[in-house]
Amino acid sequence: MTSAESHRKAGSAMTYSSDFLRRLETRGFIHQVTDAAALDGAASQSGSGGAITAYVGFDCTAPSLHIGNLVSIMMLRHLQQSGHKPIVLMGGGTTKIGDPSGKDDARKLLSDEQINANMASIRRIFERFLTFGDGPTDAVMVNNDEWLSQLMYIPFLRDVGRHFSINRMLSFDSVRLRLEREQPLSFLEFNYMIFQAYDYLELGRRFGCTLQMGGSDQWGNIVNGTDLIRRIDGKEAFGLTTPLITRSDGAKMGKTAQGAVWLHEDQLPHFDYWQFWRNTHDADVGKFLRLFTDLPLDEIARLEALEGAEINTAKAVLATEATALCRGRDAAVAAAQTARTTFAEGGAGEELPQFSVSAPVSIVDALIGLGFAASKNEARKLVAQGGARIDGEAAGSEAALVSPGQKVSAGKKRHGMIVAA
RNA sequence: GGAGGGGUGGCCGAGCGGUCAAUGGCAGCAGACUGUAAAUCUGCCGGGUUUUACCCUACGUUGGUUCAAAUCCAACCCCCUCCA
Repeated sequence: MTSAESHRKAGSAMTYSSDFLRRLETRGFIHQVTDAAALDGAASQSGSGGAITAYVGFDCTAPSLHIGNLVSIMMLRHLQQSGHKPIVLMGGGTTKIGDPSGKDDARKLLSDEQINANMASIRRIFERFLTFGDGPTDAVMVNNDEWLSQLMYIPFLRDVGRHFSINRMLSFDSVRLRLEREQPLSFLEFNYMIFQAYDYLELGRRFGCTLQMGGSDQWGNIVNGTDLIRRIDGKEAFGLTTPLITRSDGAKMGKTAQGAVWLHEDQLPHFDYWQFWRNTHDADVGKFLRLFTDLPLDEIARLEALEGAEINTAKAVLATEATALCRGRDAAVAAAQTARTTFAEGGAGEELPQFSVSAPVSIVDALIGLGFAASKNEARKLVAQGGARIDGEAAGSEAALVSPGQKVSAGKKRHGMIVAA
């Protein structure tokens, strides 16, 4: 019996010879690896025939991914840049079933059209980070609905189910923690690890995929896949997980007041995306530069060493580089320029949100129009507390009027322009 | 099926007939200090308006008692614990 523990290897304890693993290691991507030495050996034989194929699975319940997915995406990017082949697996099959792991609200089932639309939308994000195509190291995107929806219950149980022991399934964190806390766990959820293991087996057969990567919470599922492949096909497959990326203050990264930090520009403007990175805590700058940019390590070391107000330079670089990867260089440069004129010079950059009016409106309406306040009450409070500014001056009264051409600010970070309709 | 406990604002969690839009903590927003950082201090933190005030909506759901209910009663729904 292979327990999860026996696979664990302290990644930092070994020096990798493959470009791929060395990259991941030095940039802080590796948490756990199954049989690190063997994987390193396989990854070392890059070039035609020797390249490895690896995959990461993504949910497709929404038309966009968020910052929380970015670590995995960057891993696929490094994989490809190291001469290997990335597979992006969309969870179309599992989305169809409806993942019950969320809380009590029964998750609404998505139609095939919605799932396909989400996949198409998500694909555009990946195209920024990966090169898709038919070549040996080109990325491919597949949907696990292709095989999961074709499964026959009895044959599946006989072929795959027999390799899973309940005893062992119960020992996995995902299950054990639920049971210990006496939280309900449906049979459907209980089956999840089997489906995911089967995904891996299927990708191994179809694409010769021998590595699955994912977040640290995926360790159990990944190991199940490697075991299943060994048992059924008698082949060796690997797993690699990333650490949970937290901010220095312990908070899970990626949440803002408005919600998730989306990668797709339809859900979060370029400027706001740039600002998210610009507002990184001092203590996280180096870590984020390594994880979320392509900058060389010596350059990062130099930036990370900056202290006091100087580190703001590093934050601007982080913001621009991270934005360039996800949104394109032009968008990143424009956002950086807007930030400079807005914050450093007190002016108004072109990327700021705009609110069109045909006649002067009250500061309260302007704040709501720009999305800085959710209600008139909130806008009034902003004015009363001195957080609302017109062209940099406190609004003073909620009756104050603003006209096209003026800049309206809420607090120190949110700025917008009033424009003529 | 039986016995008991519980469902309160984004989350946690008090309140248990009027003084409750509801203590406190977390999260969030704003101000001060700064570096568009952290920490700290201060204020705000359901919605609306003609804003020292008033109105509306809210304490699982639906009814009821009462001048007055988050608070009492009834039924129902859901969750938890123990017993079968």
